[in-house]
Amino acid sequence: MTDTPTFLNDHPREIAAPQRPLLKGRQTRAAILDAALALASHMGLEGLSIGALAEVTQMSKSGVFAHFGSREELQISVVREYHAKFEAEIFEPAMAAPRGLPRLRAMYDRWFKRVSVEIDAGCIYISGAVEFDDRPGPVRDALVSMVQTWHAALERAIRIAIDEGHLKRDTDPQQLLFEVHGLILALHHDARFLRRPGADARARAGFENVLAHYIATPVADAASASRHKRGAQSA
Amino acid sequence: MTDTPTFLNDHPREIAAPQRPLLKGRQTRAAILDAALALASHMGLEGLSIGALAEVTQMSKSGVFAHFGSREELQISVVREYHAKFEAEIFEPAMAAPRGLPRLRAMYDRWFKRVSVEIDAGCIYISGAVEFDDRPGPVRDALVSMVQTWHAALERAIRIAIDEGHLKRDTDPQQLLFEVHGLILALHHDARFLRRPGADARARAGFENVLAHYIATPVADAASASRHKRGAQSA
DNA sequence: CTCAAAATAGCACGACCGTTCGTTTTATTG
DNA sequence: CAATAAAACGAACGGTCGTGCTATTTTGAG
Repeated sequence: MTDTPTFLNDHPREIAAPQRPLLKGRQTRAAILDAALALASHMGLEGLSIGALAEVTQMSKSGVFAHFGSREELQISVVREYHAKFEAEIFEPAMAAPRGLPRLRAMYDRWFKRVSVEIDAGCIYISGAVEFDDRPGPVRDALVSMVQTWHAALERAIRIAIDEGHLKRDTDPQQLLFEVHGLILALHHDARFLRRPGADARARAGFENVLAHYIATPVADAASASRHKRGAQSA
Repeated sequence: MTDTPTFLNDHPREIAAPQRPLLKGRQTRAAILDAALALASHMGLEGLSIGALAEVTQMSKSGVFAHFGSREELQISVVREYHAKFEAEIFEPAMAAPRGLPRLRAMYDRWFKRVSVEIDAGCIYISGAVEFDDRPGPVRDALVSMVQTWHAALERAIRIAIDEGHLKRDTDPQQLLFEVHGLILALHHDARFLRRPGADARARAGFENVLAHYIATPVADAASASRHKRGAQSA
């Protein structure tokens, strides 16, 4: 399946460097997308309108429209753009952390910061999930696909942490993922909606509490780790 | 503050039984609100339109409109209606359970069922939180107030469980609440958006895992319980 | 049955929406 | 520079939205 450990089932990005025809269109398109991303973070993907986008970018409605061909295509492009940023700012740096628990921690940490620090820009994955949970179509499909990709990456990290002996051998990766994801959602809710202070501290503490349930005890840790070193995937 | 253990800082409901003038208006208004609730569960509060509502209820737009005076008032009424249902179907029955952990379990259980079983009707508290986290105004205020009321009820239940000796004495109620709320949000996300099977089982298991962190050990339980029985709020 | 009040319908308005089309400006190439 | 293609504009269309009026119907009390 995945020969390269790439994050995304890569959507067709421009092949490497778009050589010569770096027409000006590309860069205004990028500028529009930037503004669209900011706008969608506040108003949601459904609240994104071409007219408002034209105002922000100082362009005509039809000028903006021409770059995407339809509102739906614009929404999908925004989702893709968000995904690319998410990949570059959260997934890739976290992959630099050592395999196992440290990497999982790094992923959570960056994810957490993304949702909490950027108080003025809601996570499009989260808002999109609520907006499109009942709205079939290509936008929903794109959203689901990207969220699933991120979840798959997290699950992979969890499995590695189990293999490394950092987490109990009987850990259910999907269960752990579910609980951790819940913490992020609660953080988003409390910080952005309720504006309750201290939500980030609770999200941090919650992560440790969840982990405490799945983490291998020092003794068991050492045991399973040495077992692992000797190559003991045989129970 | 709260002399009666009422759930809500009760919004002005019709005083007891609306005696004689049970004009027909009230009941059509209720019918409209019913349809609006269903519609908002699918399209969100922002997706709720008077035109669509008129079609569903077989009325004219202006006929529907007249009952609320503005779209915003309609949205607020929907929020209130949802709250009333939430109160009657989740909070009140759960209050019948014995004080302490059983009652907390009952609250979570009914809450959980509300979000999971009704796969075809998203929770307005959750969707509303995302839709209005960046949109100041009376609708947001109403939503925040009702969610906070429910959270306060949960926190009260947690504190009682601590007092009863069911939970560790050093339990942070807000932290526990945060983690439990996260499970519900993750359930909503996985079941409704990702449509991933088994989400309800994970929400159940997650609750037990969270609780395991705060639950008093059998021995400490008995000790603190007896301490409590002898009237030991003094350390 | 009468009659006032309440409830609903009908119609039009201005605003914004996404989209189309023809034109004009701008950028890129030979 | 001229020629050509890309990009941006401007106006308009059909549609839906919330909302304000004025009629008309329905309701319930005397």
